Amino acid sequence: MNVPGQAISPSCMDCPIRHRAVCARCEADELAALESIKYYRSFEAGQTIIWSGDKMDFVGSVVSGIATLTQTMEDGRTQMVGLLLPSDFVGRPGRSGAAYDVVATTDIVMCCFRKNPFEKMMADTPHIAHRLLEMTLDELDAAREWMLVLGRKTAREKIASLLSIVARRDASLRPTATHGPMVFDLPLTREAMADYLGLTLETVSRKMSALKRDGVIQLEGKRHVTVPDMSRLMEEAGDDADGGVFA
Amino acid sequence: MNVPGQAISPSCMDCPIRHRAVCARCEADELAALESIKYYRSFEAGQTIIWSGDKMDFVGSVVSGIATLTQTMEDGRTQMVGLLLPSDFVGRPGRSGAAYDVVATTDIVMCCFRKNPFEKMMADTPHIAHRLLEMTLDELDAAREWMLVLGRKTAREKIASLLSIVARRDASLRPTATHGPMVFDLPLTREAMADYLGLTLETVSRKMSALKRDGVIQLEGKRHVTVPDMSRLMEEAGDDADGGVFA
DNA sequence: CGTAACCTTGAAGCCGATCAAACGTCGTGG
DNA sequence: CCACGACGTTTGATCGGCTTCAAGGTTACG
Repeated sequence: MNVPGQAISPSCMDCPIRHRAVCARCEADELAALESIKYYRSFEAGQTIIWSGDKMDFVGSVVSGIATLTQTMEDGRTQMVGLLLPSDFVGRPGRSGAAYDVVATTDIVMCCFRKNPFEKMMADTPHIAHRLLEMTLDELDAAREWMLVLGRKTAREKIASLLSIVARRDASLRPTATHGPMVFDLPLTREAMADYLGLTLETVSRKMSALKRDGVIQLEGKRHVTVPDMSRLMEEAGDDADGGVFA
Repeated sequence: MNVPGQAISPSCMDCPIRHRAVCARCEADELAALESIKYYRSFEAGQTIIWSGDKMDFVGSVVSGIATLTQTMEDGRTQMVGLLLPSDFVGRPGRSGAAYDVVATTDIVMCCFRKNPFEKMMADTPHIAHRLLEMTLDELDAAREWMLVLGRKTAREKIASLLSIVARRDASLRPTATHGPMVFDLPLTREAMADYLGLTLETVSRKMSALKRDGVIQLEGKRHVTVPDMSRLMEEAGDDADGGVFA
């Protein structure tokens, strides 16, 4: 029974996000239980995965690809409030309605669980609940860092902040040396960048050009970015160049 | 042994935040265990409770009073990233360093737990972990709503958004009829409002005057606010006047 | 009464938004 | 093959909202 848009489930043990997703802390038997209630869904770039206000009957993890979380005002102004990368969790246990639009920006594969069985399992499986708490606290920190970007940074600093976040997260996914020039692909259009940064797409374009002109970044095509000096980029972002102090 | 700045612990059963704080789901025996590791601390208005980067040896709940969570850039720009009201939780289990400054804006009483015993208890007490997850998810939603305010709203809309949030939260604390004019005290200076909204204090002042001139709010002194028509205020905030759709 | 903290108001300037036009790339169909 | 249009992007010109700088007002408290 292979419905279009769904795929046969590979084993959790081979899952690329096994050690980072909501199931990261699970033992073999717990994984087996999860495996029995999971299913995969694929979405194409541009597809809306969840509409704000709709009833949500599943929760799940991004396996591969990228999605965005956005809010829209009645007059059409939109603000991105989250960027969903592989291993990130979608949906809120305990609430039936979706609060935001979730849109695939690339082709994407999600590992889904029907909401009720998942909630039941969460109640019995502290490993899942704890991991979800940990991930939610991380997301809260990320959201708060973003509030500083939105509220207090200039357009140039906003762009530099976005680039440095994407660069760092990209580096954390692939096993690369941490210094030397960083190279990555921007997964976002200029418009999506603008929605993330609280700017217009024209301003994003102008500031990207300015950063290129000033040698902070190099561009190949519209999306392929090279950062010759990461600490320079972090300075431009208004962050301490020596990384935040966390423990 | 009554150290200045600490008070004798009243019973959890009489606690004003008993049903909303991190302990809300606890049974009598769990409360008793919590009671044995808790202690109260008081802070005066203006005092910094926790410095960003410092080691945090406790977590806790706001019992009464108001505090703010702020981030500061090297050049002094600051952004408030959270407003802590009675029952709100401070501190992150699993992390030793504080990520933000926590400052008392009014005199405040906190119910504190030393971090290690609390973490141990959390591991054994699903009621606590679940409630904390629930509260963290709520905070994440609030942070994301605030990202829309910071990124896409005009100064006037920002002020109206802040006023409507304070008004609604105030209403939820006292058992008042939900319509008719709303009256409340702003717990924030113009500067604190500016830090919350990503504005300057001058702009806050001007827009407050404008909302008053236009009859959206009435002011008695600088802090005492009357909202004759709540739905009018919500329109000014750019929100749907009929309340968000949640379930 | 005097001072300090907080707030209001005014004038000028700048940053980012808005409006507008043109460019490059890609896929489609004549 | 090339014309065409759709889409994403770049760049220019102008406008306006918010910040900045500055001065004066209000309130509380010694």
